[in-house]
Amino acid sequence: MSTKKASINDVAKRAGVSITTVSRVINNVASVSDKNRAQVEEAIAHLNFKPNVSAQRLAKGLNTAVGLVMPGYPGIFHSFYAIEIIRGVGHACEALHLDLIFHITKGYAPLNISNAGGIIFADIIENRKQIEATLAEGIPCMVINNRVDDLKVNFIAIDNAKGAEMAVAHLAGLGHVKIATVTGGLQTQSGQHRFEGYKSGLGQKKLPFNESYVYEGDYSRRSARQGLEKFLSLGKDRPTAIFAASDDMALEIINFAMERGLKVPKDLSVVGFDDNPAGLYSSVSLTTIRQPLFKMAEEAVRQLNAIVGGRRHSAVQQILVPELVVRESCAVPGV
Amino acid sequence: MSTKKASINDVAKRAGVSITTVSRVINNVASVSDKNRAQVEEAIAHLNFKPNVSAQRLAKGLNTAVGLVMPGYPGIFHSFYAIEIIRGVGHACEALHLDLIFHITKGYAPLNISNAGGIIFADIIENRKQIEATLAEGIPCMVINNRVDDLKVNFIAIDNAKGAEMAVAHLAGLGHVKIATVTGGLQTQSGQHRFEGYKSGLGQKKLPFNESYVYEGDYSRRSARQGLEKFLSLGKDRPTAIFAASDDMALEIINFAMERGLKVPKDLSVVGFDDNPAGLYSSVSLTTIRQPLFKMAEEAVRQLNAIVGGRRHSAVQQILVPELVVRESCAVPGV
DNA sequence: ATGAAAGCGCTAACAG
DNA sequence: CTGTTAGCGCTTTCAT
Repeated sequence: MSTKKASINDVAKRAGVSITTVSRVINNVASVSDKNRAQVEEAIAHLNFKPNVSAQRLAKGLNTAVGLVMPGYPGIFHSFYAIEIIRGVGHACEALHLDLIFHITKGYAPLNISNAGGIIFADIIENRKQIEATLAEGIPCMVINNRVDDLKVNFIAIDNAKGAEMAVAHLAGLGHVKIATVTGGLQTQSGQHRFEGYKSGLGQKKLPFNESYVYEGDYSRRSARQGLEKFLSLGKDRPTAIFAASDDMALEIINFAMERGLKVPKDLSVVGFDDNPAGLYSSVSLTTIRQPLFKMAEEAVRQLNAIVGGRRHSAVQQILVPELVVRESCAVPGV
Repeated sequence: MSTKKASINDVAKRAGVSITTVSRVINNVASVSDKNRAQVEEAIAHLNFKPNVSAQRLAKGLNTAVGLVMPGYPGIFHSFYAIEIIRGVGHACEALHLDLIFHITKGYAPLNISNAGGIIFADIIENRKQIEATLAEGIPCMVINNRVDDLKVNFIAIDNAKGAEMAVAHLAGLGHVKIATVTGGLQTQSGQHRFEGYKSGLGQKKLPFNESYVYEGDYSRRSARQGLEKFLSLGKDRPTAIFAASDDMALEIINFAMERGLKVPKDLSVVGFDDNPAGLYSSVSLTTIRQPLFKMAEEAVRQLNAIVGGRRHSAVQQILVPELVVRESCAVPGV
């Protein structure tokens, strides 16, 4: 146990070289003789030297920390969505040796990610103000999963409408006509877009839009139950298929349907959205729309890093297309 | 849009004072005349000046970032446990103006939280090596939710055995004799301790321990189902009450019991562990053992901060006692 | 109450 | 290939 932390000076002294040379081996500069390099490495190991990151950042004039701000609304962490984003961002940061500064925000509260070279906003529901402020401070931003058309900010989002259309098309392709939907929160962009995709999907298949086949949910399991309840109350006019705006809701619908004695997919087809792995382990595996959440998050870090590092200048504006995953929860309408 | 970021020099120039004075107002030192303070504040606002955190840290010689390392095993984020820890740590960091550096670890991989004044380990299942390494580097550590007796490290943990005893005592108090348990993963300390608490709880009430009333689960919903399945196969000898090592499993047991036509709590009493809010919204609200997870996480940050700041020197070794929360999922045995 | 000056630990020209 | 020398932006004695 040494008393003090070793500094670059101590290393230089022990290795019998200048601090510059030490700095060079730390930063993997090629022009160091093998002999010196070896000595420096020995000294580093011996003294258990770790460069002081603050000093490095200060000297380099750049900041290798990425801030991740997530909305703090209750339940956020229970969404598969949030988790995948965190995993993806975390993974990329690790690979690129970036610090990940995590920040759960109230939305309206001013941001305090003092020490971050760039910031990723995992959602924009309530943080418009924060994004504007960050932008104004000249800190590079990246918005995930929300296309922001009226702000000059980088984003990577998913084509939610397209995904919903794919879900409806799949159902229609099986022969369903009475296709209902339980929407996600309509104040969220994803909820809104998925609902619009549902409608346009119907249109594309020349199917009529029926107001009573819509239940406005909010991504909660509770609302999914209520949605199915409403649909079942329609009696013989009840839908034969349901597009749920999230796997979580889809799974709950399946559970509830079974409680009510309906067989899935025989009596009711269900498709979800997310590709939440839970959908694999349910009694009936779930047909769903896969979003490349993890990849999206990783990519956000990469792009942001390129921007902060000055390697990229143009705006990043990507829209990723989701993918239909067919499993067991859909069948041709029973009768 | 200014071209460069304003530095303390710019502020000093505009305010017509020395940089020292600017530094003083930034750090809320009292001895600054009202006039100067006002001028400096004006300049700060006008130039949109933000102190460079790296420079501050370097000059102050301390590091106000806390690292949070969590095990990266699949599903970690779906546990109520992990979420509450993150929330609590996040909240405390925010209140104390500390950066929260988030790190999902592989356990065996060497830690790379270069820039952190102190580190919180949210679990110790596989990071013993990392903890030892961190300790060896002289970085203050804090282990959450695991009592580590063979390592000289600070920890705040929960008395899992005591909690399990409380659950069993409650059930026994209602008159149950055939009390089963679905354990958590027995390789985890919590799983182990809760199981031991189950056994000692039985002992305290002079109830016999019955091997066939034990199902070794792993905290997954799947294992909970399997556990109940096993118990039901016992026919008329089946238990009348089940202590599940997590709310998640308890909830799944209730669902599955209902699917099998059993009424809860009439035909089967269930008590969980965690006080997961989901337990409130299920068809039958869940009686459970409340762990002060959020508080524990917050406290960990506080203590760690005190240690890093030199305000605390002795080791922190707290064991928190959980609490029984009685709701609707238990009743006197039916017959 | 205020400022000058000396670092904090490291990087990056610039010479050699 | 290596060392010298300025800083990076801020805090902190120490005088005044």
